[in-house]
Amino acid sequence: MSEQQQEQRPDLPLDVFAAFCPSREVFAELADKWSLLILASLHRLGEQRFSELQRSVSGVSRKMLTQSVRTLERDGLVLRTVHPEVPPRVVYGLLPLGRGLAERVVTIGDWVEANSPAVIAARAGFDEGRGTACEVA
Amino acid sequence: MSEQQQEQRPDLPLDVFAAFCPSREVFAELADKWSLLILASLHRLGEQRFSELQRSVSGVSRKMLTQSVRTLERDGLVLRTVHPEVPPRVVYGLLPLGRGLAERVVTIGDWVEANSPAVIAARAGFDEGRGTACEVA
DNA sequence: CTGCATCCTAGTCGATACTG
DNA sequence: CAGTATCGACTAGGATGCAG
Repeated sequence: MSEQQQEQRPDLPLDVFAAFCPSREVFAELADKWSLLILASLHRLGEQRFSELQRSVSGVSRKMLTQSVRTLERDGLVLRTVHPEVPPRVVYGLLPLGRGLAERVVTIGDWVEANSPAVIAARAGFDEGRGTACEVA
Repeated sequence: MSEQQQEQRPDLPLDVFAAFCPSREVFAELADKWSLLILASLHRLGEQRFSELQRSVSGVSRKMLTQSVRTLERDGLVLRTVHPEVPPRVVYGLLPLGRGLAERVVTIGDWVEANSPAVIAARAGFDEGRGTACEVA
């Protein structure tokens, strides 16, 4: 396995399907449930404090939230604002760059909410066709 | 339609942000890079054989491809067609349900390809502002 | 060609405790 | 309140090898 592929020429279009394209790395980093849910939550509810975010994205641990939000901040998608008060107040909000992505992520969330009954039904049918088919035939 | 596995009352909308909600499980299952890339690839290139898919989604191992594609099939998003020939020929294609999702996933991929330069630039700036104070290499 | 089974490492993730 | 640090369980996921 080679280790260096950073050599990206400007004339080559970025391609998420290419394993060694920088855009693939960006895609892979964003394509996890916590990052996507955080983006969607910030888009839906607007600026939120750390604890608010942890509540709105139900189930996320502090560690994962910290880590994901850090990555998003580093990538220029999210703005982290620290208010020098006591107790400390830290607010996270979408930057323009992040908003563009978040809008698209939200459509995925909407799709899932609208179609998960169909997905679950399909699953049931799939599993059923497996377990009993052997018996019947 | 047969009864649902999960008791879903109409007055309780599915919510991907809720840790306990069935739709969250569906969301979490789809929110990984291989599933998303496979959906996007099937949308972009149409029906593909196993090996074609492995080539178009560069970097995926046979194991992960098999596993992801199977999950997508189970969820009713992808149709797996086995042609009884020798050597065997298996073709994967999007079902209507999957196409709806894939269309939205593609917009994420497009966004990443269009904006990863900005993301990478933001990263550089972020990292610079952190550690570079002591190292100007 | 497709895909399953096995092994095995390395990273993920949660829980807990601690700091500023 | 908002993190950081550490540990440990877990599993994602790659590398074979084999079978249909």
